[in-house]
Parts: sequence; structure tokens; C-alpha cells
Amino acid sequence: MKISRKASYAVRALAYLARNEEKSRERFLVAEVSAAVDIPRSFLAKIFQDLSKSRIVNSRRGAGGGFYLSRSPSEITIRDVVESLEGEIAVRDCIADSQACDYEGNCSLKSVWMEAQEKFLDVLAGKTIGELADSPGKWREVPNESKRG
Amino acid sequence: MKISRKASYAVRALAYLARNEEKSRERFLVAEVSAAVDIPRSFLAKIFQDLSKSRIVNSRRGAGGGFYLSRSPSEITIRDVVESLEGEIAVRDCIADSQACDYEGNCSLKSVWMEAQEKFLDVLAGKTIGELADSPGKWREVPNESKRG
DNA sequence: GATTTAAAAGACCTTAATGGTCCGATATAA
DNA sequence: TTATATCGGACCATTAAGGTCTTTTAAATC
Repeated sequence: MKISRKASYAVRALAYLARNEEKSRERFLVAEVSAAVDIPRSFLAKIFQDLSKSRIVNSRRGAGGGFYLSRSPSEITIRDVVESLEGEIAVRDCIADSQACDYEGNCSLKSVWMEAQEKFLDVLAGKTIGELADSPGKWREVPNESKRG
Repeated sequence: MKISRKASYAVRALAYLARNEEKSRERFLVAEVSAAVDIPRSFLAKIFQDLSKSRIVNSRRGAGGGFYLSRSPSEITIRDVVESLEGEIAVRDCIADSQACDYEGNCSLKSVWMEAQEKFLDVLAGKTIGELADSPGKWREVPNESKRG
């Protein structure tokens, strides 16, 4: 039961964009964001590609290119972001794929998983990148290599 | 964001015990449960060991031994079972270990993860093995090897 | 048109977790 | 003492997580 670091990174990167886009900024380079938010550069590049595919950010190649939010930060929920990075989320396979379990009819266990998952996702859907960006402070997850003993 | 198959197996195995304990049954052999609920035998043995350590079931070794519920099925929640198998659950490391992220003060992202997780666990805590056992029907997750294409 | 810049695509790699199996030791009852 | 059954731990294969690197493609500028 983990949310991937990738998804968490994505949220933080987007919050950075949201916090800085007003100051006449148009596009952001992954190099810049990587340095600012302390996320490994080429990993962040992958993350932006995912975000781009799900149209959360738009991109422009070449000189003067970069990434930028495709819509208002207040219209991007944490749920959007997590699902962009992790795909359709399903706490058990049976939820996304009815053939993962050969129960005929409706399964009382499945409905527990489903309800729990829905409640979970509802919380994520209730918070936007905009709100997150507005809240004060910086945070930084300790990268994998430097984990203290 | 997955609940382990192990935890799901555990729930199903316990529901089986709950369903059958009234009929003058005292102890259950893992071999019997394995066959009845279609869970690989030696894997189920491991699962029962975990359940035993967290005192959800009790055990007796040797001839005439086996496992049995340590308390009423209505007092065993799905949350209890999942936590028994997966340990303290934390959707992001920062939730269980404050040093996993070097943010000072309270982090607005962390509180989103926390709230979502709590809502999730609350659902699991609201359903017991007893209720599950009472609900009709059989179900069986498709084992790994035999996954259809 | 050549050069520079930056994302896109995809191959690759390492480590950890998942989903198991198997075996020897230990406890219990007959 | 023998048969039975859990306990404990080593082991193993596959998948996912986390991340790097290299080549290709698109866009701007010289």
C-alpha cells in the first residue's frame, strides 16, 4: 500500500510550477525544476513525459522549449497527478479486471476494497496543486541513496 | 497502491474459519483450509504464522493441533488482518518515519496522504471477518500461474 | 542550411518487494 | 517412539520501483 515516489515527485514538481508561473514565466526546463525541487534530473524528465501524455502539462521541444501547466493549478487535483503516474489505480486486481477473481455475482470482499479505495481517492481528488502551492514552506523527500541509517 | 495478495488470502482464509467454526470445529489444519479456499499450502502456512504472531489466530502444534480464531469473528476487522500481514501501513514513508522527508514543520502534502490513508483504513476497520463470513457466496482469486491471457 | 537547444522515446540497469517453496527443528498426542 | 503439525528460516523466481543513458525528433536561431 504505497504511493510511488514518482507520483509524489510529480506533485512536488507541479507545485513548483504553480508557485512560479505567475512571475511572467512561460515554460520550465526540467533542468531548472530538477535543481529547484531536488529530484534527479533524468527521472524528472520521465515524470514530465507522463504528465504530458495525460495532458496535465504541455510541452514544447527545442530551443526556448520546456514544460508548462496545461490548465489552472486549481483545476489539477492530486488524484489526477497520481493517476497520471501510476495509471488506473486498483488496490486489488479484481477492481480493475473482473476476471482476476472468478467469483460470480457481487463479492462482499471486493466491495470493501472498492469502498476503501474510493474514500482514499476522494481525498486526493479534493486537494489541488493550486492549494498545495499556496501553502507555505518547502519540503524535500530524502532521496534513495542518501537515506540515513 | 496495492493490497498484497497475501493479505487478501488471509481474509479469505479467516472467513472460512469463521464460517465453519460453529459446527463443533475446534482446530483447522492448514492443509484443509488450503484445499477449501484454494490457496497454495505452504504460502498459507506462512500466512497463518503471521496471523498467529499478531494473535488473530492461536495455534497448537503436533498431533491434533492446528489453528483457530483467537476471538470472535465479529471482533476481527479487515484492517486488523491487513496490518497483521503487511505491518504498519504507510502510503508514503514520511507517514511512518518523520525523517523520511526533511521538511520542518507540518507539510501540507503529508497531511493529504495521511487523511487519505485514514479514510482508507477506516473502511477496513468498519468491516469484520464475521460480517464477511455471513455474506453469501464463494469467491476465489485466480492464482498467479494460471492467469488467463 | 547548419547549429544549438530541449523534449520524446526507449533501452537499460540495480535494488527491493511480492509471491511463493522447502526443509529442519520443535512441540504434542497417542 | 512414532506420527502429526506448526515454527523458523533459508531460499528462489518474477515483477515493480527507482533511476540512468543514448538516440531521435522538433523548434528556434545564426
